Amino acid sequence: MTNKTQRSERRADALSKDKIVEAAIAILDTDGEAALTFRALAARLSTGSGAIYWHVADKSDLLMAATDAIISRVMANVVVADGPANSIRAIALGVFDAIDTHPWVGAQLAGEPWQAAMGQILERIGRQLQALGVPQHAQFNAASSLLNFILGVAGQNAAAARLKGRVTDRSAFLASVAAQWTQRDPSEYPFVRQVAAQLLDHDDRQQFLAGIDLILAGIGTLR
Amino acid sequence: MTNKTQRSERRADALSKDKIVEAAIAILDTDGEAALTFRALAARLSTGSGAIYWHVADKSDLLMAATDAIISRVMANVVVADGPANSIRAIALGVFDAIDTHPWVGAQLAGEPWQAAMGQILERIGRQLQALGVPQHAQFNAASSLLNFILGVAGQNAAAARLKGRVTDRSAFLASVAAQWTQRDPSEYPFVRQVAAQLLDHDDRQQFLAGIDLILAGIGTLR
DNA sequence: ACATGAATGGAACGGCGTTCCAAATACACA
DNA sequence: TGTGTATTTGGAACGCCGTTCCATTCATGT
Repeated sequence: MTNKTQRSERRADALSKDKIVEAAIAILDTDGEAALTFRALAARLSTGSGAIYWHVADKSDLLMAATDAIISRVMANVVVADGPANSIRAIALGVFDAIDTHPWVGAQLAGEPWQAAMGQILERIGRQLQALGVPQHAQFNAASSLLNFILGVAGQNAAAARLKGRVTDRSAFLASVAAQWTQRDPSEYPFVRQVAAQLLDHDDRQQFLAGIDLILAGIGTLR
Repeated sequence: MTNKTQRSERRADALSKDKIVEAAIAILDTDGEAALTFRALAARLSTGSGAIYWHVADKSDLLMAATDAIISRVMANVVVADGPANSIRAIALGVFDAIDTHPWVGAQLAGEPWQAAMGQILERIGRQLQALGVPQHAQFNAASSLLNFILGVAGQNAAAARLKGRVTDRSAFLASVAAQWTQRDPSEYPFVRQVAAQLLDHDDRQQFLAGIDLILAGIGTLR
């Protein structure tokens, strides 16, 4: 009996959704979000765009599959131990580091709803919240708060990465940002000016973790 | 003395960045993000695309100006009173409602870094954190946590709005989302399945406020 | 051997953001 | 008031995109 799963290969390098997704990830990682076009993909796979569409519904489908693949790997490697709170920190940092390595993942997570990748993150976070003893009625809210914070950071990091390369002098760039923010009237932006001074030597990853801790502290008050 | 600001009008309906932004907002609100093209904009303004580029650097510049205009109006109307915590709730809800009314603002906030609109939100939140007595060294982290949470929700709401219209039956859609999330193996997604049941009759706005309260509670532990 | 349907690859389509440029208009000054 | 210069306009043109279409190739069951 020959079922569909064990069909012999059409060619040695036959096309498949997995191969296409793998190639897409390579392009995205190497040359950035804008470089992923069906033409570039077809060239890399030595085929035509029509053949790709046989395996993939459209570009959004492709990007969601690529994002899901990355998040799956991250979730498989995250070590959950040392108590639920630290497990949540580990999960969140896993996502953060993945976004740092693959900025396009951040853009995709932040801009596409109800993705498979989101389901994975939500599940992992939710289980740790249960282990943390969060009352059932508050679990959904707590999980979605953590998730939305992560998605917010994801979008900003992806956007910031899009700017890198175009910007050579970091401090000059940050100064121009501050200038733009206080453009209307510097005296109207005391807090932004205070923060702008800290912007130069702040660590995105550490600030991300501080945010997670803040939400965890809030969750701690629920009991 | 004739300076640049008081030049006589070229025509009664002369082009200006403000007029262009206003027209862009009208298109975005009426027909959605995808409908904003320079051709559509030129048609609405009875001009050519080249003329628009005289006043606006590119599409990103236009979208940032439109977003800034909406956020400025929101911030002008937000009533700050009843204590710093409630003021933060009011600011956050103001942004949430703006995103609900103009989903494209959500996409723009979530996907573009260092926008003028972000500076405005950050300033307003930061001042209330100072009023709340948050230690100075923690103010930046607290403000960025609130902001990133808001941006995360913004991105998801914008993405969800993009799906509306295409989706007629809400409950059938949510069921298919849950099915997709648990696709790998339903038994591996106990939390997601539990949450999926609550998805049908949950209120996005209320959940957003719960998230803000959670972070505020966490900030409360800093003192 | 042959019919069938899966899979391929490349041409073609319509639309996008952006650039270019000749024409039209407003302004400074003689 | 007339004229030269700078600003502003509007539409054609460019290159690239996602997607569709379709003739062709190939593995397979009968």
